[in-house]
Amino acid sequence: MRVMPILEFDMKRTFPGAKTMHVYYNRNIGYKHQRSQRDFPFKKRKLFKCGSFSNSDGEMSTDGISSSPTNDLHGNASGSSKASSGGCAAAGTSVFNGGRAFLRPGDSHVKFRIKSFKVPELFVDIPENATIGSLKRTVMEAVTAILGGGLRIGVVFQGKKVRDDNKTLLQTGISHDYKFDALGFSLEPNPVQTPQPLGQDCRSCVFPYETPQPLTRCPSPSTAVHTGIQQGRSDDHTGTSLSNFIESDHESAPSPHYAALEKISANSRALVPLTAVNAEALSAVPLRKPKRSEATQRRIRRPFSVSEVEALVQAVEKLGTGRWRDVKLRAFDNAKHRTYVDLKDKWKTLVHTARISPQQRRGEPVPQELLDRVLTAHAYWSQQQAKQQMKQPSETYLIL
DNA sequence: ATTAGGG
DNA sequence: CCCTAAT
Repeated sequence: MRVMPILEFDMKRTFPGAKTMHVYYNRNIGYKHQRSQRDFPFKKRKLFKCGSFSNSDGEMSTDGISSSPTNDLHGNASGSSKASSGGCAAAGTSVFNGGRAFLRPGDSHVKFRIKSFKVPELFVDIPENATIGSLKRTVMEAVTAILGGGLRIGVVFQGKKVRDDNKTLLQTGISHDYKFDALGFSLEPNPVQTPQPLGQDCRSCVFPYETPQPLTRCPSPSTAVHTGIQQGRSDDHTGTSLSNFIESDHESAPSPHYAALEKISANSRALVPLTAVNAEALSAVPLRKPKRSEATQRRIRRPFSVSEVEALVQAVEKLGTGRWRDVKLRAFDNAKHRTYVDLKDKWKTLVHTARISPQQRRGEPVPQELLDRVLTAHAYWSQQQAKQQMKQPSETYLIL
């Protein structure tokens, strides 16, 4: 059997309370440019691109499966059983450590011995004076950033991902005599990008890591706690408002093509993604004024969920369209990735969405009821704002 | 740091 | 989402 290098992958403390980190999987390459991620109302962080995957689906695949034509190792079904514990293995252990794959004459079993998982390219930019320990942490965090949101195992056979979990190995073609080269396992970031309306940090939420399809919403309504607080009604636009309604930013992201991490050492210098460096190096004449020569990564796209829209509408109905800071605090205080600018922008698009025909709308359909409230609130606050404009000129003249 | 709008 | 001028 082939001897493949074993990837030492410490998943032990990977998930639990991972340091605040941001991963930016770049799926929307269609955007004009990238920009650094900012936790606006909070602190800005310098980030650097640190990873890309060879797979367009943004996942890592194994590359060290070995098989054996021999008939030994029978009865030892350590393969899959060990696998499950592999994810929690201690540092320095390979994810899987099963037995060799082989055919058992009598019962047609297929054994796997996954010796390694291929890791995606991880570009790490770290100052020379950084310590090895820092380097280690950086790499660790890079990996954490990618899989920190939980991971799943994907099966790739003959170059194609095998989606159907109910299909048998035989049906799939993974029988006793398949070419092991055609089989691969992949570590896939858990697709939990649509947080539920919880007030607490999602890292504390219990997400079903075995979520089958990305389409699956975060179930577990039992844990959902909507804290409703009564607010004094100032106008006809009111009702109760939810405090800490939206979830906080959790590190997982949709498309694991790039992972941006905040640098660790305080003495780190300018962070420049290798891609940018290379691009400029190959360029005969360095770009004049790169609009973004820095290692700025455009924030990943995070479509607002219906519950988020609900919270936004709720807040705007009460606070109006000119106090995004407050809207943020009221309904998105825990959603670190939603800045007040984002909320303002979202409201803008909501108003637009509400005006166009349902057929022209895209993305997850927003309940018409909400869109109606958007228009109503927009109309109300628009004239409300107009009234305020009528009384301001006085002060303007004082200045003149 | 926020607001407000255009890109 | 990003970029910015103006507060």
